Amino acid sequence: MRTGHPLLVILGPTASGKSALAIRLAERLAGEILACDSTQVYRDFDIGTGKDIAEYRGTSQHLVGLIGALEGFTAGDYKEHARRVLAQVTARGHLPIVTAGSGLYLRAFLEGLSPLPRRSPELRARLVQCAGERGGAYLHRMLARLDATSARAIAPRDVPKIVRALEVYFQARRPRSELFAAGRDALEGYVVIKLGLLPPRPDLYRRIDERVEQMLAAGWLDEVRRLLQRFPPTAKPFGFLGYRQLVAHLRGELTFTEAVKRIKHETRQFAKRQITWFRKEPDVRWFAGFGDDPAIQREVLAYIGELLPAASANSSA
RNA sequence: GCCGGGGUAGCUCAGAGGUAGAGCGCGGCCCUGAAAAGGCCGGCGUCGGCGGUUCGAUUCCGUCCCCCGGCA
Repeated sequence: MRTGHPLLVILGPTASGKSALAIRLAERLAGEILACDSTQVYRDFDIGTGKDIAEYRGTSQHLVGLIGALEGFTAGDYKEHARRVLAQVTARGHLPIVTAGSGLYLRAFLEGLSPLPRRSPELRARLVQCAGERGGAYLHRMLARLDATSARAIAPRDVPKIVRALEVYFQARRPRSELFAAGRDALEGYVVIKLGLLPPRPDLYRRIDERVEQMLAAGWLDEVRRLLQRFPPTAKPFGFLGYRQLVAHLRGELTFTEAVKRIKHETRQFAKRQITWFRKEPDVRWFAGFGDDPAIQREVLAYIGELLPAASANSSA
């Protein structure tokens, strides 16, 4: 039996109501919220990343708006930031509640990463140029020569993963697969309670459509217009789901109707991928509904009450 | 009503006398520092209905129904 401070993790696809549930739990259990979201770490890109949708009231939310549009950010960076904030929240005697939509970031945070070389923009630029000149399959053949194990695990057309594997090899002079053997730096000192939100698929898809409409009604398109005056269109957050389509619309490449249609559609596909990723996450207690549903909230509180008698005892508010 | 074009997967469409395919969609899945990224797998079907010819018809013939143009 592992011991340590309790750490709540709420995971689930986009629009499943993670924030609403987190806020409710934070109010009841003296918690602080830590976002685990690869897009919310960016400043200024607020409406489309869902930052402005939830009503946080007095609850404090961390790991949101950390960096500027022109900065890079990785799963490793997230792990470092998140663990630092986690320690602070715990030191304050509050219950940390993580809302997780980015599977890779959550894994880096909880399970850690193997000690691999970090990203190298220069090296990448060269590799990508190489791929452009000699064709994508060229890089895969190169990887097969240098790190056969990784080459077998990565599809020849999966360029981003091939590039990463080569980037690791050229910096470490050792194949990625060997470096993995060192293991991961898992989070220690916490008892992790994972709550999964999984509403019925048709309901979730309907909710996604509604949420996109809400974001647009909140002035999303204007936000994009303003951001385009401040940052070059190549800035990473303009590539996020939704921002990508709205930028295309503002450039005259898509009608507004078509852009909205694509945003809804691609968001549904994204939610499906999130579900696939989270399904194999170990030790998750699943709830078949939305996090803003009072019935689900009661179920969750009851479940937590069993696991944390102390927490429920002083949460009679 | 007449002439022409067309009815094949959820959608757009290709195809051929031996019970059918593509793209998208949809579903399943993968993932160790750009992950809201990227990739892999799966055809999910009364080939409009009914007759006929044929060993065999979704394909050929007849007929009916429906859609789109044009002429009335």
